[in-house]
Amino acid sequence: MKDPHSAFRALADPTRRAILVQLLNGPHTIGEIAEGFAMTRPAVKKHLAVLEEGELIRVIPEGRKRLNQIAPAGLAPVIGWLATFDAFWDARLSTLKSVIEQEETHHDRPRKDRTRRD
Amino acid sequence: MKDPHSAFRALADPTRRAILVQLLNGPHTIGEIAEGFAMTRPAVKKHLAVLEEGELIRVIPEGRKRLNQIAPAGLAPVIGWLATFDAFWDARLSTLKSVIEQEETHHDRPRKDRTRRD
DNA sequence: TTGACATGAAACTATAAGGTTTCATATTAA
DNA sequence: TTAATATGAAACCTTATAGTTTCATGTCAA
Repeated sequence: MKDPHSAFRALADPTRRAILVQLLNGPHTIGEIAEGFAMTRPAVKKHLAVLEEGELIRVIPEGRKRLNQIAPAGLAPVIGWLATFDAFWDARLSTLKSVIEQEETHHDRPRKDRTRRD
Repeated sequence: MKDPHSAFRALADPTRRAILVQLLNGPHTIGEIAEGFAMTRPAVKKHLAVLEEGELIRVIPEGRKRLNQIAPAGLAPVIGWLATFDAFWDARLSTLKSVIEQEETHHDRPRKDRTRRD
C-alpha cells in the first residue's frame, strides 16, 4: 500500500477538506474554487498543489482552464492505514456496515453496474 | 458528528501515527514511547498532547506514571468525514465489505490478544 | 526522609506552512 | 493582432509546528 503520509498531510487542513467536498459536485477551475474562500487564488493554488501531491485530485488541462477533479481513490491509503486499527474496526463495525448498506440502498437506482460483478 | 479537525490534524504527523500504532500493543508510558523515537521526551510529550487533543489517546495516571492508552473511538469523526465521499465508497465498497466480513469471521474465534484487555 | 525516578512545563530556535502582492505566460475572442 | 481571461510562479511576510535544553514537581523505595 502506498505511503499515506502525503494524503494525511493534505487532509490536515480544513480549507483542503472543504475543497474536496466542493469537488464532489464535479470538476472546478481554480477560479471557481477560490470564489468560495476568503483567500486569494495563489493561496488556493497552494492548497490544490498539496491535494495533488496527496493524489486526492487530478488536474485536467482544458484550453486555458485547468479542471481540478477529485480522485477519491487517493483516499485508499488513508483507509488502509486506518484499517490497521482493528480495535477501531471492532468498535465501529456496525456503524460501518450500516453506512455501507445505506450506500447500497442508494445504488438501487439505475446506474452503471459496479458491485454486482463480484 | 464531532468536528474531525483535531483528529485529522493529529494524524498528519508521521511520529504521531507511529505512536498510535505502537499503542496498539497496549498502554505505554511516555518514557517507553520516547525510547522508540530519535527525539527527546518533551518532543514526544507534545505529540501526545496533540493526540490527546484529538481524542485519539487517553492518559491514565498510575502512581508516578502516566499510561497513554489508545482511544480508537476518536477515529470515528475521521471515518465519518471520509464517508461523505460516496464516490470513494462506491469505488471501495467491495474492498471494504470484504475487510469487514473478514473481521466478523475473526470475531468468532480467539485471536492474538492485543487490545483485548478491558 | 532522602535520593532516584517519571513526568511536566517553560523558554527558546529553526523550519514549515499558509497567506499576500506582483509579475509572467498561455489561450480565447473580437 | 490585440485585449481580456485563466492560470502559474516568484518573492516575501507571519505564525505554527517540531524540536531542543533546562528546571520544577510529584511519587516510590530504601
